[in-house]
Amino acid sequence: MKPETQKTFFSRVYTIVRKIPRGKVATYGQIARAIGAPGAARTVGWAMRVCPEQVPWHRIINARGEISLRPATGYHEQRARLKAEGVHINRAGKIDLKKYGWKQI
DNA sequence: CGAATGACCAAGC
DNA sequence: GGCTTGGCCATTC
Repeated sequence: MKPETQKTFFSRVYTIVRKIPRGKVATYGQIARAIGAPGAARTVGWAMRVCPEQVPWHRIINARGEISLRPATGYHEQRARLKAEGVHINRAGKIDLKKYGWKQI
């Protein structure tokens, strides 16, 4: 494997995620592409599972604009945090990516 | 090293 | 809108 991958694939993910401004959200695939690993969206999810405190993990959602967590793993907390930042979630549990999506990539 | 795992994604019905 | 299928990828066992 490459030294870069070896160093910590996760640290790259965290670096990108920390750049997401308050009130904005990004998708797993978006993060994956940002670190030069398109297709590694699943791995990004894995990284979020062990994320440090400084990482705004709650701003990461799936490509459909929905919270990918299950009620038992932290869905409620994520929804509450997003709401606190002004991100509106409709009745179907979806977020308008065109409005809240992070277009910095 | 092979097989399983998971906060994914796109396409089809 | 909701479910299924096949494909991706790093990490873990």
